[in-house]
This record gives sequence, structure tokens and C-alpha cells, in this order.
Amino acid sequence: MTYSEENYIKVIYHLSLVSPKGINTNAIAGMIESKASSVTDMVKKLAEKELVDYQKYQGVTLTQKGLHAAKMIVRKHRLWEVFLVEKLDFTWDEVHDLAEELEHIKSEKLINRLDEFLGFPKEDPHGDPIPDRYGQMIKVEKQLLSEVGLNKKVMCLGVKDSSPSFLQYLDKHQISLGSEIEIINKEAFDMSLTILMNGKEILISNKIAGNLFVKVI
Amino acid sequence: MTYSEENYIKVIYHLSLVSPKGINTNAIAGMIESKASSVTDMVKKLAEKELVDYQKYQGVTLTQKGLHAAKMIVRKHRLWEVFLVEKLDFTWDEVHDLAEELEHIKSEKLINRLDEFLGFPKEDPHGDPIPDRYGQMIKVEKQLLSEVGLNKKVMCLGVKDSSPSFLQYLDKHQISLGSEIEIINKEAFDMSLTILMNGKEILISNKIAGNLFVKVI
DNA sequence: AATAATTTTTAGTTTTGTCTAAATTTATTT
DNA sequence: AAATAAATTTAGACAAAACTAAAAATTATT
Ligand SMILES: [Mn+2]
Ligand SMILES: [Mn+2]
Ligand SMILES: [Mn+2]
Ligand SMILES: [Mn+2]
Repeated sequence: MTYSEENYIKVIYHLSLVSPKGINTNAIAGMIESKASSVTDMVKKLAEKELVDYQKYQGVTLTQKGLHAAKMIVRKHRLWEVFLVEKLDFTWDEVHDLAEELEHIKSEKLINRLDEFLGFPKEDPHGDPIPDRYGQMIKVEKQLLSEVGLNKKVMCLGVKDSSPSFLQYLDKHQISLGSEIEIINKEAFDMSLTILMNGKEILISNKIAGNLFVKVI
Repeated sequence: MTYSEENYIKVIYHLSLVSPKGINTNAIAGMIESKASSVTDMVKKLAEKELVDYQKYQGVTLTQKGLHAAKMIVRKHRLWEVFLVEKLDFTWDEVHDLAEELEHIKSEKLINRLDEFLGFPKEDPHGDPIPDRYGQMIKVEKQLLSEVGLNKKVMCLGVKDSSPSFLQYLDKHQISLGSEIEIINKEAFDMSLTILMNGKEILISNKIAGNLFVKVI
């Protein structure tokens, strides 16, 4: 598999998690920052290699082979992120782009040794699960903070968006994985929230709340 | 710089260390396992980018810019090799091919952090010097075992060839960096050597001796 | 100095992955 | 059920990096 094929497979995998039907051309093009026509070309090649099932105009779905390949790329991405944060002291907002490169290093042995070196972590720095060598991963029940009712106490478990700007926003407000938050107000007009954290009240927008995964505690 | 450009620059650098004149097309083609015509194409591109000086039929030399770029690739290659051996328990014969991939990961910050994490090693697992972030590296006086006179005692400091088959040969005969060796016979006919190591006599060919760097002790 | 051998460059293809523009199919409105 | 809009595919082009085969330049040999 080439660098580019791996990126497509990974994007199709991520899109599949949200909508389990056929993944359409434009959605892939949007994620990969290319054009629909380029996606059509690549999708044909992936179908040739039996990594996806594809019928014209009907979108694609991963085959078993494609699904496994995707999980192995995600495994590499997330293990490298853990390495960068745990061993090289990178911050959680710095690691994604580096992992985008490192995930393409082709060696099962390397990634399995790295896994071991890191102590077989179950989650990456953004709270996302790390597939094991067979593709198995834990499934933690989480919901978006924006969907939790008033007066509930929650713990922060992950982020939906792991862009530097969002992560830096969280850092600025001292919100990290494990933080405990109580929702004390929901503004009907814009769905912004007032939350209580470490005895301090913070106002956060609905967009922020819609990118934070939490569980009620 | 693309993956391929980096490989060319690195090869030109390695050839420059042996012969400091213009590096010729065929030599590059041989190292990179491509054809002379491909080399000509690439060399023109590198000249465009001012990484090499190039005149038709006269070979290439690295510019200052090209030399620095080459050293940074070598730095990455060797630091990743140290990482694989020291932290992930790879053997010295396994790491070269992996480092060939890892050396292309583009991040100064990553490689400087890795350097620090490894304790700023001065040499890689094959005894080759690791350039620091400015391109500086130690120069250890070494010579090939094949060039050392009879009855001399030497210490093994590095390998010229780091192919798995040669390294595995050394492992089999328990020769590693730091091993102390005494030359007790040189066969005039084929220049093979009888050496004394840990009280044991071993016969090694001239080809083996011509790939082992040592210093007289 | 002329010829032969070797090396290097040029010219023309190929493959991979991308693009734009046009054509086609599917979905949505009237 | 048409008509319109949106999504998708096709056709044709391009850049990067490789190749083969032929031409040109350099080097070695008679
Ligand atoms: Mn990431
Ligand atoms: Mn992540
Ligand atoms: Mn190496
Ligand atoms: Mn090495």
C-alpha cells in the first residue's frame, strides 16, 4: 500500500464510524483535501485491491481486508502519538501532524515493539482507543458534553476534534482528560454552557461542548 | 525536499567522503539502484535547488546547503538506529532498513527531542558518528583491520559495511564494537588473517577484515 | 592522431496521483 | 412528471520519478 492509499483507507475508516452506509465521494474529498474526481480514481484502485467495495454512484465500504488495514494505520498513528507525548514531552496539540507521517512507517515489528515499550497503552493522548495487533480496542461509553443534561457531573474523556486550536483552547481553560465538570447553566438561545470546574465557573460555547467527550459520573 | 531528493543527497554525501572530487553519475546510480539517465534528471533538479553544483559530464559536488541537508538526514538515520537498538531492543543488523524510512520524517523538533531522549549519543550502533544539530560530529581515528600490521592489538570500533549478512557474521563470531583483537598471522596468498580474540583463534578472510574499523591499542 | 570503449546526456515512454472541465447519474423541487 | 440542482464519473492534461534506447561527449587504446 502506498502512502496515498493508506490515507484514503484511513479516511474511509473514520467516516465509516460516523455513518455506516456507503461513504460518498465528496465526503472523502473533503477530508483528504482533494477533488471528487481524484477520489473516484483512487477508489477504483482500492476496489481493484479489494480493500473497498465500490459501485458507481453508490459510495464505498471497507472490506474486511480494508478494515483491518485501516485499524493498523490508526494503531500506528495513536501509538506514535503516545510515544511523542510520553517519551519526548510533546504536548497533545503538537503530535497529530507528526503522527500523520509516522503512521506510514512500514514495520509490524517496530510498532509491536513500540507498543510494548509504551506499556500497551489503551488510549492515545486525545482519549481515542488504540487497536491492539489484532485490531481489537476498548470501547468506552462517552457522549458529547453538548448532549448532557443540566446539573449533571461529568468527567472529560476525550476530544472529537484534535486540531491544535481546539486543544490549545482546552489548555488555556485547564480542561484536560480526567477533568471533572458540572453543567450549571444552558443558555436556550445559543446552547452555550456555564460549567463549574475546580470551583471556577466558565462559559463555553456549544461548539466547544460539541467537541468534548465526557461520561456522567 | 522530497523523499527521493533526500536519498540522492545522502548518497552523494556518502560518496563524497570517499572521493572528494566530483561524484559521477554511474556511482550514484549504483548506490541508489537506479539508472544513469534517472540520475542525470535528478541531479539537474538538485542543481536547480542549489543543493549541488553540476556541470555536464563533470559530476556533482554538494553545495554548503546540500552538505548541511545531507548531514541532517544522516543525523536522523543514525539517531533512529540508536533508538531502535537502545529502546526497542532491535539488533544492529535489523535497524538499517527501518532507519532508511524513518530518516525522512520531517521535524527538527522531533529529532532534537529524540537526541535528548537518547542522551545525545555520539555514535550509532555501527560505530558511525552522529552529527549534532549543527552538523558537527566527532572524528575518531580508525583504520581497517586489513591495513593493520602483524602482532598488533586492536579494538573494534565500527563497520564499513552494515549489511545484515556481514553483521550476522560478526555476531556469529562474537565480534562486537569494543572487542579486542590481536593479529597473529597474515596469509600472503589471500591476505586472510588469523586473529586472537578472548583467547580463541579465528580465521577471517581479507574481505571481512576490509570491512572492520579498528584502532591500535 | 584516429579509433574504440565507456560514460553521460537526451528524447521519448510509463506509472502514480493529482487537477479542470465536461458529461452523466441521482436527488430534490416545483 | 418534468425541470432543476447536486453529486459523481469520465476524459484529457500535468508533474514527479522512474525507465529504455539512441545520441553525444569523454576517456582509453592502439
Ligand atoms: Mn491524531
Ligand atoms: Mn489522537
Ligand atoms: Mn544505517
Ligand atoms: Mn548505522
